[in-house]
Amino acid sequence: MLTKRENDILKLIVEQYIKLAKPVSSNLICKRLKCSSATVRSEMKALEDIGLLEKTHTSSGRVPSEKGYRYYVDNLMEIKKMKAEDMLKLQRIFKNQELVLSDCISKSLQLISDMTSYTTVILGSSSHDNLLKKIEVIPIDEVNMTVIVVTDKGHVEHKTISLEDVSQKEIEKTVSLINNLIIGTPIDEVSTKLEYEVKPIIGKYVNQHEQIYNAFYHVFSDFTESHNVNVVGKNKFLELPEFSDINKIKEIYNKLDDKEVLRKITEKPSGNDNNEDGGHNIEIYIGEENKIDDDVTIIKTTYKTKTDEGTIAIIGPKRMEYDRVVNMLEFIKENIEK
Amino acid sequence: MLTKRENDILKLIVEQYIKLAKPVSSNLICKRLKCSSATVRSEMKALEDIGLLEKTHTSSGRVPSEKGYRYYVDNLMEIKKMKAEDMLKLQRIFKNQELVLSDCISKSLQLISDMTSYTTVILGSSSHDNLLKKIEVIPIDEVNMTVIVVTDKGHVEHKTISLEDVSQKEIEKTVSLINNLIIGTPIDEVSTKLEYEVKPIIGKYVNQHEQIYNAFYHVFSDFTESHNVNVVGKNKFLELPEFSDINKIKEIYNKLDDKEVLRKITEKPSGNDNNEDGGHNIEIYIGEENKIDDDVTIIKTTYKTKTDEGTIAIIGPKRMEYDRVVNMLEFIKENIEK
DNA sequence: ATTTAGCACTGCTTTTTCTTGAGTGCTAAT
DNA sequence: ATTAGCACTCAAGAAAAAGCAGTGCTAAAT
Repeated sequence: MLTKRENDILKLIVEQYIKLAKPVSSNLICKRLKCSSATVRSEMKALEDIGLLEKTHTSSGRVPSEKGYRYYVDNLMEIKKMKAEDMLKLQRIFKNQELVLSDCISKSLQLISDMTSYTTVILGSSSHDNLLKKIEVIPIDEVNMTVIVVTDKGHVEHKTISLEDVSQKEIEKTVSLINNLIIGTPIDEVSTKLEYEVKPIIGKYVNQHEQIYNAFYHVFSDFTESHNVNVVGKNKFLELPEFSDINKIKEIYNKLDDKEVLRKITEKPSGNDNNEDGGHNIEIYIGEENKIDDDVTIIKTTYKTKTDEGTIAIIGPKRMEYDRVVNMLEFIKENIEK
Repeated sequence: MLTKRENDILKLIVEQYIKLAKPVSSNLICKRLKCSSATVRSEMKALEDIGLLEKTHTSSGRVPSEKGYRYYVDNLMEIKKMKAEDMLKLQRIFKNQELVLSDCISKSLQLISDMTSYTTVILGSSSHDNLLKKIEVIPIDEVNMTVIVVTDKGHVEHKTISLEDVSQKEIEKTVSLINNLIIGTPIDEVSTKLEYEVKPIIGKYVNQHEQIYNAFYHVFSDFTESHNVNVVGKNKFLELPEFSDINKIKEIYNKLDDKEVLRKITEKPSGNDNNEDGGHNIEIYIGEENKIDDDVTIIKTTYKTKTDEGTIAIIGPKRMEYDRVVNMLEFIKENIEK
């Protein structure tokens, strides 16, 4: 357990470093505390010995370590209410009757990205939570038609396919066949079901079954691939001094472009379960705690409504404005869920 | 008109600079030409005087000026056939029967971006070329439904909307009404048509017309906004030495993220009409010649098929491998059009 | 037993100087 | 017209020097 003053000093250092991204000196701290810089220095030494602070070189000021941020987040941080102005902007999005939930979410995370200068990520429900609701085929011309697949959560996937020498009748037959057999199937199981349950039957009723079957098969395999992930404000990384190295940017961007990697955000890491913020289900993963990149912090939460669920996350530097971001996420989560 | 040797030298310099991005010295050139470096130097001086070459400082080697690139492209460049291996990869995409045209295009431009390390852009036909083909409404639950809009070119836009206390019947009536009244309308005129032709009529037949009308109106205004633009391989810029400055990257990325800006690629600049490559409709805009950014070259072409048309462009540094890229674009264009 | 002033020390940052080398431009000889 | 030769330029790198922000430790003060 730390003393009151150690807590104060740690808090000041973390907050100062978050602001300026420069090692914090004993001088700066002692001005805000009524004691001398020498005292602060010996305290800082102690905090370094426990591993909460670090130096960049022998005679530099102090920088929070990952453990330091963790301690700050768990014990020192006071959630900061956002500016009334910002709150208003967000509220306006959710109050807008014309916007459906998914639009509210993407618009508000766009706004948050702008307000905070961090990158935001929206991860919709993964495909196995979506059940097939309906298949629709709309002919475009003699050979081309658009296949539309809708899930019970209102997600839509579409694809234009070409079928030569296949009669309209046959297609309609196939569609109604598929609709009958596989509606209600989780999307990621559709491919298997098509193969083992529909394929054997389709041959009996439909003449050019091979071609038609293949076309549909591909529409569904596409659906599963597309992961319903949305990254907003990647450019914000270019503003941060800790990412001024172009190679670091490249590394991050490659990860942010890879939906497989991003999916990891949703995974609950085992063991370490103290990254939840008091009862609000906001989770914080600092540096090595997250599975994406050691140089970023990820703050995330999940939402659940009657019709849908998903994860929203904010990715920024380790010296993220934790207090603001947590508050914003709480706010958004609440608004989504009602 | 330049002498034979001046042409040779210019060509060598441009090609060398494209390869290494370092000022080219007289020594390097004279090794490949049977003459001394002194001779090359005086020729280089002459080329600089006409404005085809530049120096980075008094005693540096030469770098092509924009005018130099232009001259190279117009007079010196020999189109380079691509490697058989690359050609094969591309052909495989177009021969794949399971892929519809738009997939072929995006997949092949993805491939080109990887092969060349440049960024590619696909600009689909703009919305006024698309005619409304069909509107479909699929109920999700009591309040939510998904509206799907399909155009005659097979483009699909969808949106989930919420309508409280509106009967299924009323909605169906509205949909068939709209379908009857505005099918065949260019997408970007739909909004106006809805306002002046549908709105007056809808009130007569539908009870909660206000709410339903608004919902549909918003679906269409969204459609017009989304510009059908696809940028592939933005990260490639991070590899180029001329874009090693993070601020330059920021500038470029902001432009590439702005669909309004990207639309300018399709605009035909007035006056200057000699940027077409011999009869192939490949257009080249070097540095200041393009409207996006002075530090890039844009090579583009348009394609036109029975069902669709659009523009594909490759964006890279001014020292782009013009010969390869032009060849690739020709190849793609041909393949798309047949 | 803390706290603080004082001072030596460390190492980053900036500036300065020097050196090196790749490259040019010019001139005079071929 | 071409070329060898040479003086000159400038960028880039290395090395040295100066400045300075900041620490750690010790001894005195509270």
